[in-house]
Amino acid sequence: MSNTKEKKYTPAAIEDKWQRYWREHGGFIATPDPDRPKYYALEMFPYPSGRLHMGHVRNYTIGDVVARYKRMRGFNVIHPMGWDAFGLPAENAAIKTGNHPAHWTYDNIAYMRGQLRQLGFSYDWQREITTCRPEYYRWEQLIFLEMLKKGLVYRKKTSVNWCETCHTVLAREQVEDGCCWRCDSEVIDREMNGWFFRISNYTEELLDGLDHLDGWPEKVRTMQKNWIGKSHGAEIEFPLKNSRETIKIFTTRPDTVFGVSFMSLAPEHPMVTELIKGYKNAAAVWEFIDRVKREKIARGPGAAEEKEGIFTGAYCINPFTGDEVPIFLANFVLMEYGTGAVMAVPAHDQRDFEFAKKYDLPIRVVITPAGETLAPETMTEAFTGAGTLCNSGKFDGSDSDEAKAAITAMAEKNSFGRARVTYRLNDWGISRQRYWGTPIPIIHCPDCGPVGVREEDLPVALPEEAILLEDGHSPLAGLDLFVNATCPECGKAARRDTDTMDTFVESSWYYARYCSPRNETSPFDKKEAAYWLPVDQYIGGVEHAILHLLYARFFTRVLRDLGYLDIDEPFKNLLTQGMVTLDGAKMSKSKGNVVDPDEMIKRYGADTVRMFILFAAPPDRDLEWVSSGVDGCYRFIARFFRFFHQHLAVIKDAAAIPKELERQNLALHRITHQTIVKVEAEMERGFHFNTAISKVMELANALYAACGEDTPPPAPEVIREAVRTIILLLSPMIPHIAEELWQEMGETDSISRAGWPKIDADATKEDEITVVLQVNGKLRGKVKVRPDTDNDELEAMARADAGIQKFTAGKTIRRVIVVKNRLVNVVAN
RNA sequence: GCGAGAGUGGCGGAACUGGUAGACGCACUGGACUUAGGAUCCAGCCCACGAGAGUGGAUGGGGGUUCAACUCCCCCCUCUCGCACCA
Repeated sequence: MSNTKEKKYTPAAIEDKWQRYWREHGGFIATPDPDRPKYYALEMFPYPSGRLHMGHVRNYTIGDVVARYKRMRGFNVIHPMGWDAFGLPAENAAIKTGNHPAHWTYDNIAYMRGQLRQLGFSYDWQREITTCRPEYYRWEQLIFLEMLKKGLVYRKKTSVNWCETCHTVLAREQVEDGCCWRCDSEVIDREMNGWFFRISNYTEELLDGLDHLDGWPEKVRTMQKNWIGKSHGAEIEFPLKNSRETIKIFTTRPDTVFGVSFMSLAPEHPMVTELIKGYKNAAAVWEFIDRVKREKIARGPGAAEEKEGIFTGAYCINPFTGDEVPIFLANFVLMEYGTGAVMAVPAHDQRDFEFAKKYDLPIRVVITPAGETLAPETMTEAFTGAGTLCNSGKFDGSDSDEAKAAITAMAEKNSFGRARVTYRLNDWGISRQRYWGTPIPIIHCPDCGPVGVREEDLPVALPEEAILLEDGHSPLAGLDLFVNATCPECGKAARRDTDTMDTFVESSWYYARYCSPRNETSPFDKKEAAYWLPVDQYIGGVEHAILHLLYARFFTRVLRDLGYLDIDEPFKNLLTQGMVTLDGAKMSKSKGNVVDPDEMIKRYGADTVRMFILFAAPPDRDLEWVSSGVDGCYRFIARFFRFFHQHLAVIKDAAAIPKELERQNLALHRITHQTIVKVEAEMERGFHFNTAISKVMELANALYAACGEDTPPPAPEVIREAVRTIILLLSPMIPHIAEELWQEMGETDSISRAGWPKIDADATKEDEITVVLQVNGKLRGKVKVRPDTDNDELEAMARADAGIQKFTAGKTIRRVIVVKNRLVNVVAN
């Protein structure tokens, strides 16, 4: 071969050739087939922000290997891709550049689709969906209407961040230091009507379901569990002094109710107006409320540095003691949790303790810790643990856990309280005062109120001719053609709802739409969905661990209850891939530490980029982009390419493996089959691509060594088998070069249709294994023996070993432990 | 503060149910081939002592169980992530 000109590895040409081949041969189109096991591989679809970043490349590479691997294992694989195409960045870009959100979005999609093709991902492009198209969102509107009929959608007032100058609602991230990001004027808290999905109907089910999602990372399940935040406690009503009204509180510590010394209400509590009526300091209270609200907006989510409050002038009565309790407003009480009112027990709650100290309110000890006494004067912090009740009337002496039940029972008996479960999770507010989203299919009639659009009038199309206004006004509200409508019930002139849906709604059901993406009569075909769903492997970033995944789980149940699906959970297995870092930090444009996928593909080819991403770290861990590591992967591919062509002529027409192999052939044949076993195990054990690749590298190293100059080369058929196996095992990871070499070996069909290599179990058996010899657990020698050599023989060999004798000399052998096929440990002293 | 996860060579990372710690790759060092190479090939590469054979030490720290511990148990330290005034 030395005089033949060496063939060069040219990734660009090879990759282009096979991408075209797959495209022209409809390689990855999925069709239901009841006779084959299905496999649904799905990666979180991207927001078309402009171009792919390395995080996308990693996400989709992992997904593609899963899909290709499962295809080789005989599964009927569906592997779709689409675009989460509604969202705020399109509007921002429109305002900035004057480019319409639709144009901006479609341009980005076209570019990013090209990038995905260049990476060689095996998608069924016939199933591509784009959520900003009416053919998609019309079904979302239908689902909304069906949910409305079922009582799963309702309207209520909600507080929003409002910019007076821009006349618009701002998202949390659009508020900077309490001011509007665009015009810099102050943001105020405003009550607006909006639509809510009644996720609370499913809270328990969503919580219980987590226990059965054993294909999900523990971490994600815990995060969702905490997010749902279930807590058991009691609801107790404290009657107002001189009034028939009561203040309802929620507490997890009803056992401390005798220690209540004041009451804390959220500043937004609806009873505030009534409470401070006629109070001489009412003006100061209003000022306080106003200030707390402003501070809350400015600070964003999170706790204020200091606890603050103000007395309302009003009192309520502790129904257990008859004591008068002063009512305060406090900046740390949340309206969105519980009842927005808290009974304050300073001795046993740290927040109440700090508050009481600051405002000099009484501290009453009602729980005594075991073996200790507490005195309010000497306490430096609240005691929040369990103990024995005191100063609690007839409950004195009882254990705090028992007292919780007893006190709740007493409240229930006297009908001023009851046991209650409270969740942190609230209903899902979906109204967004934005343009680039799915229009909410509602018409507001002056007589009939809000009425759902008739199904035959769907979709309520987003008017694309709308012009985005510089000031951020929603263009829908100003567009008469869109707003003016007639009431579907009474026919009177009415106004369309000008809000759009939260974009999380689109991503809550897209996996079902992929099952029949062109269906024109319903959101998706029930039969197709029943065949393909649930998703067998879902892959995406942890940043979606809570919201997206929780909403999707909610939607699956809603669709089930609407009769579309017969499953409870959408994603059987979940893989959350780690982030891609450079110099130890997450890649981000603002930090300037980004690696551009296009550049990498141009320089190394998609196969090398894919291989590096898979090899550098296990999929669930962070991946540090190291260019020398990429070089290493390129080197591996190029070297194999060279080796392949040096031996092609010899192995191309080599015969099948004969039954009897000579020694020098046996070794390589054995390693080849052992490698298949190992790679298969790594793939099945949670997609450990990094170790799978390293096993193939070991085979390649063995192959190169066997064909080296100092040993007689193995027979052509054995080399051929090793080469074929390497190509097959790596084909899910580096599909282009795999196709190319596969074809050069004389194969006529695509390697993507080839099966996973078959293991010859006999071939994997070793004829000689190394047994380790130890003295007191320390390695002192090794012997090579036949597998399954019996224990007595092993022990005898160990005793005869020079190394063992050296270290047992002058000592008494106390025990000899023999582990078959592994080791002999001689215990001596 | 609460919850979860992780600490192994210069680096990324291996080690399945306890059984040769450091696979595979990168970096580095030496050599070969070369007009040259940052190409390619071969070899070495945890630390200490030693010319070498070898000996001892080593998986964040400390203790324990065991013939045997990266792996199991207890205590502590550090880092990352999530939630964060949730009553």
